Amino acid sequence: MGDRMKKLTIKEIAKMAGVSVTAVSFVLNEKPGVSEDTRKKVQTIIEETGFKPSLNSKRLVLNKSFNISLIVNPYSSPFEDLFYFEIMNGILNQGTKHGYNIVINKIRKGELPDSVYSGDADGMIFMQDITPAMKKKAIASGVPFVVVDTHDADTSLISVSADYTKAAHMATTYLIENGHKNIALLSSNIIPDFYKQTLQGFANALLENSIAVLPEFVDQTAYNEESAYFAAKELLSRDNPPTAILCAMDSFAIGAMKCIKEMNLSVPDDVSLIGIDDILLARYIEPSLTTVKIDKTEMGVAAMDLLRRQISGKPVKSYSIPMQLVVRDSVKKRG
Amino acid sequence: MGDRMKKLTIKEIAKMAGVSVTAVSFVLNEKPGVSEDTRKKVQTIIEETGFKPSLNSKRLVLNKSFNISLIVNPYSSPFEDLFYFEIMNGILNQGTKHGYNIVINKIRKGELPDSVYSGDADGMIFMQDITPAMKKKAIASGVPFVVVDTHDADTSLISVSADYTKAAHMATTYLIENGHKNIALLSSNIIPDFYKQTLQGFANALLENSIAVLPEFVDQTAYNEESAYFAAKELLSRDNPPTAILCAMDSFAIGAMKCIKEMNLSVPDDVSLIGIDDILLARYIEPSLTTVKIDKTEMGVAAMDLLRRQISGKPVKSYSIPMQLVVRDSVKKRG
DNA sequence: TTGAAAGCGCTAACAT
DNA sequence: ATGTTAGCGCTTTCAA
Repeated sequence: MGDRMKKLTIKEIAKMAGVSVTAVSFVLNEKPGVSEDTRKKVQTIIEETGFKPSLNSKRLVLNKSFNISLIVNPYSSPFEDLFYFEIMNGILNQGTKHGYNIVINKIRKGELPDSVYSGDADGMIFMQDITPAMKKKAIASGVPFVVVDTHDADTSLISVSADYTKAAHMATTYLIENGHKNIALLSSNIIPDFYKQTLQGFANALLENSIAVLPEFVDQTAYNEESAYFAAKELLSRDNPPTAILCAMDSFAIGAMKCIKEMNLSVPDDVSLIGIDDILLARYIEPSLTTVKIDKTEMGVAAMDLLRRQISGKPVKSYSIPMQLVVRDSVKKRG
Repeated sequence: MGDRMKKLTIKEIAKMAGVSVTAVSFVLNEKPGVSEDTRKKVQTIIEETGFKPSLNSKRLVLNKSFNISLIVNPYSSPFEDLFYFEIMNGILNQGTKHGYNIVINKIRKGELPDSVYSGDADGMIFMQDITPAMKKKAIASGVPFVVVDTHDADTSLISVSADYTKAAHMATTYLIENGHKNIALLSSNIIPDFYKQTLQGFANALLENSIAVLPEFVDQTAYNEESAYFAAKELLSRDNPPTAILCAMDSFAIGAMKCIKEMNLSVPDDVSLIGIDDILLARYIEPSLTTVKIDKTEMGVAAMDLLRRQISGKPVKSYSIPMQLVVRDSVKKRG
C-alpha cells in the first residue's frame, strides 16, 4: 500500500534507512560488513516497503542471467512429450529452489536459441540426445550444459540418463522367470546407442539363461507407435512367433498392443508384452502395461543439480538413474 | 574462429566499423537514422564477428525483461497437466516468435512468483482459474496478465477460455440425436462457474428436446478421475439408471468408464459416455472417447496474443475458443 | 563499519 | 546523418 509515486530502488531504500547503498546491498545479499543495528534498520524498511531489487540490474552487473535454458526438440511425438513433461517438472522444482528461471526453448533450424548467444542463459539442459553438430555448437558457446536422456556413448558429455542395458536386462529376465523362451525384442535403430544398449541387455539375459538369441526375433525398425505396430505384425506373422515381446519403449508397446488386438490375439494370453519407461499411459491402457519404471522426475532433479555444479565450476560426473520393475497385467505366466 | 581476447560489445563493434555506438544500436534495432552505407558496414562487422547484443543491458535500460511468466498451479493432476501441456505449446511458439522468453513458474504458498515483483516479467499468463486473493495480487502488481481456461464469470479479467455451456450443449444434443433420453450429467462444483456452465448447456439441450431435467441425474461431486468413479457408481445404481452420461471433463469419463467396466457393464452397449476437452488420452482408452474437442494449442496462441496487446497498451477483449465434436466409439445409437 | 563512486552494456536524448 | 553522453539499478572496490 502507500505511495506509488516513487519507484523503489536500492538508492531510495538507502535514503529512507539513512544508510549507504552499499549497506543495503549487503543486507539484501546477506553479506557481512554491516552492524547488527544497520541491518535491522534496513530490513525493517525493506519489509515495510516490500522492496524487491531489480533482477535486471543484478544481471547486468554480475553478468549472469539467472536463466536456465531448457532446450527441447521440436519434433517429438506426444508420447515422448509425456516422457519429457515429467522430467521438466523435476528440473523446474529444483531450478526454482535455487533462484533460477527455467526458460523453455525449442531448437530451430538446428541452431541454439538466440538467448544462449545473448548471454541470456547461465546453463542449458538438452532434453534428449543432440546431434554432433549441436554438440559442437553447445561446446563452442562456452555455456555449461547437461544432456538428459542421452544414449550417446560419448563420455565427455555430462548427462543424466537411464541405463537401458540394465532396463532391457531386467525386463527380459522377468519374462524368462515367467516361463517365456521365445522372446522378441522390438527396438529402434534411430539412435544407434539406444539399439546397442537394449540389444545387449536383452541378449545377455537370454544367454545367461541358456536361451539362444535369434536374429529373426530382433527387430530394430520401430521409432514410434505406428512403426512399432508394423514391426509387431512382422514378428507375429512368423511360423514360430514369440510368446513375449520386450518393447524398448512403452510407446512401442502401445503400437504392438494395438496390432495384437487387431490380429484377434490377446495380451497377455497369446502374447505377453513388457515395456521400458513407465510413461503415464502405461497404467491406463488395457491391459495395463508391465514395464521398467524410470524415474523421470528424478532425472530432472539430477540434471539441474549437475548443471548447478558445472556453473559453479565444480567437477561433475554423468549420472545414471536407478530403475525398477513395475508389474501390471501385460505379462502372463506360462506353464 | 577469431580472437576470444576481447569481449564483444556494441562499443567494440562501433570501433571496428569506425562509427558511433548509436549507429550500431540503430542498425541492430532496425531503426532509421543511418545511411545505407553505414548500415552495410555495420552489418558486415556484426556478421563477421557473430556479435549478439547483451539482453541484460537492454533489459536494464528499457526496463523490460522480455520474459513472460507462465504461472501454473502446483496441484494439478496428471490429466490436467496434460491439458495444460498442449496450451503451453501454443504459448511457447507464439511467445518465441515475438522475442519473449517463456519462464515457467509455480504458485507457491499462494504468492505470485518473486520474479514478478523483481520486474522480471513483462506479463503473466495464469493457467487455470485463480483465487480472488491471487486476482487481487495480480492486479496490484501492475503486470499485465491473462487467464487461460477460466470459468470465472468476472468479465473484468482478460481471459482465453472455452465456452463450456456450448460444449455441454453440443455433447448433450449429440446424445439426444443418438436416441438417448435418460441422460446424466457428471460435473464438478469445485469451480462454481464451471458447474453452472455445464449444467446450463446440459439442461438447455434437454429442454429444447422436451426432455425433463431430473435432479437425480445431475451429479456435481466429481473433481478428478477417482471421484468421478464413485459418482458414476452412484448414478448407475439407481432404479432407472441413465443410458448415457455427459462427463464435463474427459478425465471424469475415464473414471466413469473404469466404474462401468467394473460393474460388468459395457461402454457403449449399456452406457454411453461423452466427454469434453479431448485430452490426449481420449483416443487411447477403450473404447475411445467421443468428446467435444477444445483446441488447446490455439488457446495458448490466443493467450499470448492477448497478452502482447495488453503489454503494448492496446485494448483487449476476452476470447472464447471454438470447439467441435469428435466422434469416436463411446456413444451408441439407440433404437 | 561505513560511504562514494566506478562501472556492467546497452538506448536515446541531445548536440553537432 | 553522425557522435557524445547521461543514465537504467545494481555490486563491489577503495578510501575514510
